[in-house]
Amino acid sequence: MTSTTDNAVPAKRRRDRAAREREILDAAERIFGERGYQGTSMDEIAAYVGVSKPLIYQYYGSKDGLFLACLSRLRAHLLEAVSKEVLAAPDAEQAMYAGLVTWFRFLDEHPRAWSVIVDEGMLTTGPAVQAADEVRADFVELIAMMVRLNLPAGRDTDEEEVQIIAWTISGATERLAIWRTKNNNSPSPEKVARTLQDLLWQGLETLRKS
Amino acid sequence: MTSTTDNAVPAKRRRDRAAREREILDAAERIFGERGYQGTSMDEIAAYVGVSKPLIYQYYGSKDGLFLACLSRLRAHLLEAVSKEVLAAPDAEQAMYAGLVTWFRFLDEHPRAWSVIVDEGMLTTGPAVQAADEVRADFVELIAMMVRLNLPAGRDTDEEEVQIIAWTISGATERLAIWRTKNNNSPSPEKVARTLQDLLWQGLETLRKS
DNA sequence: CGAGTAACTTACTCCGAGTAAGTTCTTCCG
DNA sequence: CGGAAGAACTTACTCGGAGTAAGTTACTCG
Repeated sequence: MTSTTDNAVPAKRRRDRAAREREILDAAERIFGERGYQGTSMDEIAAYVGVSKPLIYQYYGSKDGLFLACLSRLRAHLLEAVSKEVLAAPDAEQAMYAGLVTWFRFLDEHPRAWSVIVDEGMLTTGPAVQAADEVRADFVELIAMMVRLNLPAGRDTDEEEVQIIAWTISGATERLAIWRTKNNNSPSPEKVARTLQDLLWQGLETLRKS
Repeated sequence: MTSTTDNAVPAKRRRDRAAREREILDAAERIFGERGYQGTSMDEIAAYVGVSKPLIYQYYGSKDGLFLACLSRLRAHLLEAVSKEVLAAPDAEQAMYAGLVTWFRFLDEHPRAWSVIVDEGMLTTGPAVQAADEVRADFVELIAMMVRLNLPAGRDTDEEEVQIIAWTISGATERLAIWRTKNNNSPSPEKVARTLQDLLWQGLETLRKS
């Protein structure tokens, strides 16, 4: 009779696979977020969940696999938050600003999530790199789409240029986010977004009619 | 008499510390560049140099330390190449273009060096992160300097804005470089540099007189 | 030639990723 | 109800690589 209720949390019994996977993923997200990829051991996550290590391997295959699962989920949330604001904006200029602000705010408000995303570079071996790139590419695609929308409809768009611009913005925002966290989240999301907007918008206008 | 000459390479005898350190660093650069941080073991580097592992630890302290030493040296070369071109340019606009082109060309021509720089993210634990940031900050300082030079002399420059712009450019160029290598070094350095120049220059002009 | 020291080695420890080979639960069919 | 089938889960390892304690050799200078 150590448990508070009988029906709510059945002590620590077996769960079905889906539920256990979620539990493990939550724990992994938390611990990776606190200690980083290197600093976290699989034993630690297993102990935290109250489960043995091989179970995690059965469900996620490897440490990289588990980390990647965290990363995908976090990036999906971030992408969702940003694209929601972007799509809600009345015009392209405001969409860009809204997207930028949301990006920086989200990372301020989810510092643990952020550490995981920053640690993305940890995945250097095996197929995990590929998968991590695909996760990032989703973001680049969103940006590229915005850039394309902003170009004149009739003319051929130079797809290479679009890609360059999209990767520029992706790289810039990631690096700025890292810099901000080392700087006590300063300058504010609004200030960074505004400066970036001022810096880039003119250029986009120019490219539009070149 | 297995060696080709007697005087050139004195078989495999002791060297003084400085020489050995260089030898180790060269080997580390090569092997890290080929196999990445994770994929490289200290034993492997030791074997390659023909020396025992504890010697490396005596000279470089840790795997992170050794990697960091490689990183610093490589980044210093890169910084030197870029700043040389920047300083040689007749005006700010051409300086920016020259700097960008040089950056991308250098990385095309030194793919192994580049892998090491990309793997920078591997350093997440301990004091190595700090040191790695300082190495990167050198670059950001060069960019910030250029941005400042381009602003009107009399007025207060908004130092926060300068920092934001500098980190933007740093982040963008790094991410673009990674993207290009996964894309068979395409688009060309010139094209990327030109697009980036077109994108950013207008914005810099605008900020100049705001 | 012998002390002193710099260069270097052997032979470990320890920790963490990953695994082989089971052992319990739980369900569902007769 | 009984008992097979399979899912959930564990114990008890291996193996490799980072890092180290305690020396051993070679060079150098008085």
